Amino acid sequence: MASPKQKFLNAALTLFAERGFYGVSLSDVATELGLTKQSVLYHFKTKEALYRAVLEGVTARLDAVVSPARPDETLTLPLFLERLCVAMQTNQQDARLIARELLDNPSRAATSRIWYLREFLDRAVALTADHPGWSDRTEAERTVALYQRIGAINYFAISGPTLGAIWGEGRVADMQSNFLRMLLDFDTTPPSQCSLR
Amino acid sequence: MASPKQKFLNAALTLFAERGFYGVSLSDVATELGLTKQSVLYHFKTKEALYRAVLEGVTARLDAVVSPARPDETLTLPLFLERLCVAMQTNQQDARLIARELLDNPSRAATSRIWYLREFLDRAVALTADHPGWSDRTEAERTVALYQRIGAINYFAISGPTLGAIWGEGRVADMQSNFLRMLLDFDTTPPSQCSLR
DNA sequence: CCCACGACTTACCGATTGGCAAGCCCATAC
DNA sequence: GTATGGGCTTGCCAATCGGTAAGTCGTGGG
Repeated sequence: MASPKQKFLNAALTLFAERGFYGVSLSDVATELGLTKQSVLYHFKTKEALYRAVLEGVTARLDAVVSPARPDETLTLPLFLERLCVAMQTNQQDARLIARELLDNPSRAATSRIWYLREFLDRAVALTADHPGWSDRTEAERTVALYQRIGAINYFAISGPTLGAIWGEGRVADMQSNFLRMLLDFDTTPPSQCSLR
Repeated sequence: MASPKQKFLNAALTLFAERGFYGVSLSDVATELGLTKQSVLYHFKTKEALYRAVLEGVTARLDAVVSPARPDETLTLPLFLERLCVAMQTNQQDARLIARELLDNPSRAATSRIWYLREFLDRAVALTADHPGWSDRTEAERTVALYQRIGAINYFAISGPTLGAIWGEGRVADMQSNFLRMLLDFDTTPPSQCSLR
């Protein structure tokens, strides 16, 4: 089913998400498939090229989150947040790789053409302007309010395994469903007046 | 002023936070100080030992956040969140290293003796029980509500540089102050009823 | 004067890294 | 049959990795 090249991409995604770019060697990727290091270099000219190709896959899935499923569908802020939350939970490898990219290459993550983070955030910010109850806020306030939600979503995916080790997998699963419900609910409340207590 | 050993710890913290454990070589640390690789191994037996020593420094600073400044001081949830937010903003290297540790070694981050994340979280969860308006919630709900705040704080520190590259440093500085005010304000509101819209 | 010691360097080691060159195997096309 | 080409391997390379062993240099104490 999966093309030979895709097999390498899948294995590389798992490894890069777990150990990061420098923590993974070409042999690691090949060994995962029972092959030798050079089989990787046959499909991808360099290690960098492999990593970029993995990133493109993540970007494509991220794009699907912000793009309307059907042409007549209007994407709202709650819908966007719900989709993002589900996407990051079902595909935690993506979330972890995004976090790593933000840590390893902040400037590249911001500007790279294959990594449309800027466009992604711009579209999300634009959604906040149309959200009832938020429209009377400044763009800075709406942006921060949005970012609190996105940050909470992603960070939860990042630290999920650690929380599992602390509290047990069962409790983390409970927390995750609770988390989704509370996030969607607290999304509908407008950003607060910003009074310092 | 700084002891020879401390110089290495400072340089290593900066590098590990920027590029991660595997992205930093012993030569990198030494070169940062204009010395040779073996000078690092003189002070720290192995690379692992150096990394652990750096982690201990982070842990000590994190401990200061949750420990009362004066013996008669009572730590409340808003106070805790404010301190954490300030600590993660003033010492972003710590925040980045914590995020990396969560990604690289989830189980170690949860259980390691030098890395009191479990105790840290337990103490924070305990604070939520005493917070007015939150006490009638279940522990799971309070934990999730707490985690939304902590996650937003940390993720903001993680992606700060990227946001700086996208929006400019000035706007990010504005966002950070906005962020702190909004976080503290929305902290005083109780976790919501968890209705799915 | 010499000894001791902390701080650091030079020399070296085996293992591993990313990457190049060439060849092998096997299915399909002609 | 033979040719083609995709997928993969063996063999090799310089560079770098973390780490060991031995030596150097300066400083302060007796």
